[in-house]
Amino acid sequence: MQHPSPSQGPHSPQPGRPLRLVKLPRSFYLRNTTTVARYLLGKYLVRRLGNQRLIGRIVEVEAYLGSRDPASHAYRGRTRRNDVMFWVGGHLYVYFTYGMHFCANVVTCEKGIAHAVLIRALEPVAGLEIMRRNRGRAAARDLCNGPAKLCQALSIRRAENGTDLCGLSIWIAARAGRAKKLKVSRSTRVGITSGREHRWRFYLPESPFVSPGKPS
DNA sequence: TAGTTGATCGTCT
DNA sequence: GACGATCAACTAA
Repeated sequence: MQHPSPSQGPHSPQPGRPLRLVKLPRSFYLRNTTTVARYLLGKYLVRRLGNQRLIGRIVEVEAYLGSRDPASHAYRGRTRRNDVMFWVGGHLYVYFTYGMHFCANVVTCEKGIAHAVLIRALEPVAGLEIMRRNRGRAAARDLCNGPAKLCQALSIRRAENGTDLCGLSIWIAARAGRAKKLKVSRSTRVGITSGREHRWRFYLPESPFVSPGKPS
């Protein structure tokens, strides 16, 4: 199985050149979690709302490695909240935090292995008007540059927890055609205070759409 | 521009 | 009952 590699190039569709996207297969998610995290950069998160499509290019992610990662929700085993993390790769794990925010994760690996990749920031590509309405803000740069912001912009909430990314409501896609090499940076994750922190945050250093969290 | 703080509630201990 | 994979508004410099 050939997997698309990180792609670069024009982030938004050129006028007259429609953005052609190919949905990622299940096998994309069934690999090593940090590998999936890195390869998610440059891919497109597609959210279907009725006949509208909201699309954002993934520019920042963090890997969470289940039982071997104290920062992971699944570190202490399976609970009702983190159940989706134990599903087969290619599902969406949405959790509620700080009493008012939702964050979206891509579940990776085989069934029973609670690894996931948190999507931290997107570059808005399509459906910006709806995103603005959802966010109540105008600046494209502020629409999706944080894990809770992008959930708000794409209208991802509790109901989307457990969504199959190989289905028809939310999926991740690559640009059709040949992929170019991407410049990828890594750093420690944002907001992690417990234990020795790993450099499992991956981002595109040249993108102005990464979250304001400070890399180290 | 950087730092601080309040909002707000599900989840787990 | 404490805490949190956050955000936005506010203040100080």
